Amino acid sequence: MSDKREHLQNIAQVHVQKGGLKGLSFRTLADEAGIKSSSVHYYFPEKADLAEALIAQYADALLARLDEISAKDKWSLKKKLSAFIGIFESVAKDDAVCLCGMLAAEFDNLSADNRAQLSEVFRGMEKWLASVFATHQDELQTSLSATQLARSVVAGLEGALLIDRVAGNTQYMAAQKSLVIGLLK
Amino acid sequence: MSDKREHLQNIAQVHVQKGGLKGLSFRTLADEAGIKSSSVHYYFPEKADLAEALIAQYADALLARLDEISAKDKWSLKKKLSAFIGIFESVAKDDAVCLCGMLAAEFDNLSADNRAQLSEVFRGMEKWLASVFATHQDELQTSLSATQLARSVVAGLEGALLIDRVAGNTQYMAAQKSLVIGLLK
DNA sequence: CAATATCTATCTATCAGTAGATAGATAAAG
DNA sequence: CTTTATCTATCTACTGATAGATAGATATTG
Repeated sequence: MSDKREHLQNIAQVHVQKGGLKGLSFRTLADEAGIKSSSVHYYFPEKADLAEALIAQYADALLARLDEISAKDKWSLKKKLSAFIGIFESVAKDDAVCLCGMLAAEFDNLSADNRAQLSEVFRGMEKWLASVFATHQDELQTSLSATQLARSVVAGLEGALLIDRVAGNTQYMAAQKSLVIGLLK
Repeated sequence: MSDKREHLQNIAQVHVQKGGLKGLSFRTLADEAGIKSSSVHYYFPEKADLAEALIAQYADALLARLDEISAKDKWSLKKKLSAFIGIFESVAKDDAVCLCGMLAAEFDNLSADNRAQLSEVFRGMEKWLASVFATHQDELQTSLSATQLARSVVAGLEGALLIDRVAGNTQYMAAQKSLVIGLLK
């Protein structure tokens, strides 16, 4: 058993991506980790501390994957976009939602710090995607700016995750994928 | 003082569109209505009953507005789409989220009835939008089917509402609007 | 009409369960 | 010994939900 803090975060992340931050209690988290709830408070004094760690962890993992994609400088725009969308598709496979999408829905309930942190993650995604579009502008068939395009794609993917879970399939995700591919030359 | 049940629903709807179903307690609702929480239970025995009423009310209002748009048979596709998007824009103006988008995020926490009901609302929106696209196919510039297009647009709007609230502006909504308009001839 | 019954809407009071959080004891590790 | 990690025990606040009472309106019945 390496790092218990990380272990707690991993358990928590799964829960939050399914049932939200409010849907996860210190006791549930403790039970699943095999410790007492007071011990969870040892690692995360307040719930906002747990949320902070979750957002940071999620952002780190996400940006690392985006860096991997960016590193493939021989890849076409289509390939990069497919890889990007693949991140969301793998989330859907677990009956989950993007952590940031879920927390965005719980925005009212978040601390000021968590809100700012969350905003940064969306900004990071948007910037990465916009730079990819800008780099491959010659492969694009649209009058939209790279940033506008990035925002549309991110919004569509977040929405698709939410709605597909309700419908119990992946039709919205598939449609979004088709739309994005359709923007290419 | 017309119908108290409706009054309660209206108060509840505002709360749910901002803080979610879990974020609203019977006591808060009762306080704002000037009655006791037990009296709220008189109208809505369980929370799922309240959710059911909220979804039904929201769906009715939404479909009524969609019917109004459909009735304008002289309107261009662009005009109809703008009116449709306008529905979402007016939600954003109140720092709120689509009721269905919020409940979709709370999917784990919903009763089986509420889930089925919610699924139907999305289906209704999708069908309406798809039929609009199908009707105005000559004004479209895309290889996507009407249904695929409808799903992409709905997902994008739901996602934009969520993200814009975090960012504190309406850039995602604006981007989504530009994208949709860009699909027209 | 008058008496009886029922319904509506609300209240007070309470329940069991869960929430996040804290204090202080205790064990384990180095 | 001190730090790290965990426990027990507890607190306060809040949750959804129920029971039982009541006042007043409405309906039913003899």
